[in-house]
Amino acid sequence: METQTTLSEDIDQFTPHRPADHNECTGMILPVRDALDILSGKWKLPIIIALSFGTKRFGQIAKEIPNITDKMLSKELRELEMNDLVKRTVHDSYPVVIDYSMTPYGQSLEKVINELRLWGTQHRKRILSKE
Amino acid sequence: METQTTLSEDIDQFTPHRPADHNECTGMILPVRDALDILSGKWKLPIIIALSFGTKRFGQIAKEIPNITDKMLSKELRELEMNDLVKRTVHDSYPVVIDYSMTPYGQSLEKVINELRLWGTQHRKRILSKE
DNA sequence: CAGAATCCCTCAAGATACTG
DNA sequence: CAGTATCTTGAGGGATTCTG
Repeated sequence: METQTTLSEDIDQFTPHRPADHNECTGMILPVRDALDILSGKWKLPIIIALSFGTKRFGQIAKEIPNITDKMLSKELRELEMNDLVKRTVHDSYPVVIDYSMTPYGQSLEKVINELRLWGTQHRKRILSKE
Repeated sequence: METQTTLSEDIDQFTPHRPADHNECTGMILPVRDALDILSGKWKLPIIIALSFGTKRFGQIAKEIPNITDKMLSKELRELEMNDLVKRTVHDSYPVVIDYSMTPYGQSLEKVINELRLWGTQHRKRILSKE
């Protein structure tokens, strides 16, 4: 390295600009965002977790998730059903009984949720110990 | 269980109401939400992924993330720095050079992101094959 | 280059009330 | 019980301009 000529050269050696990064980046970002779209929002995770403990009815889910409104629960359940994560079953009885359960596909989220929980638990400890 | 008396009893046998569920639920939900709060939003993941490929400067991150504005990049970097996921370094040179890198703590997100990516990739295939 | 400041707007989500 | 139908708000995010 002789004398410093331009800034960019100097910097580039420190943070080389690899065009490959951009491709790898976008290749990772899209699926991660897909996954996050499914899980994000205020209520989807609570609902998924509640149903991971077993089949439940509308009112029962509502009871287990503090502060959720009927509207939100209804809307989120519909979206989860559309994504094939949750199954809505209408039992042919009188009166009609409706319940919700996780589909096998929904259960495939288990590992993801578990990693989130593990990291979140660590993070929580870290935050609380600092303040 | 003799004859069917009330609906709720019948249903309860099918979907027993275990108060324990509620406790286990909230115990899981809080950390998962903590983790999601860190990762959600439109730009945090792209930034984290970009930096996971190495130390980068502001302008370079901006180039690798399509459509992000300076304001958003600046704001998100600040939040990530506050959460100790990203380190901002001011190099004492002339002109001053600033770069961003992942902290060890930020790198601890790797497993979480990888699970999200794996699931998201599967999900993407599934969606595309259906429509 | 690396942001800060300002203005604006959309949309997720809450409150409330109603229904088969 | 299992939802719908409206109305309203607040925060996330965009566009643009300015600066050390």
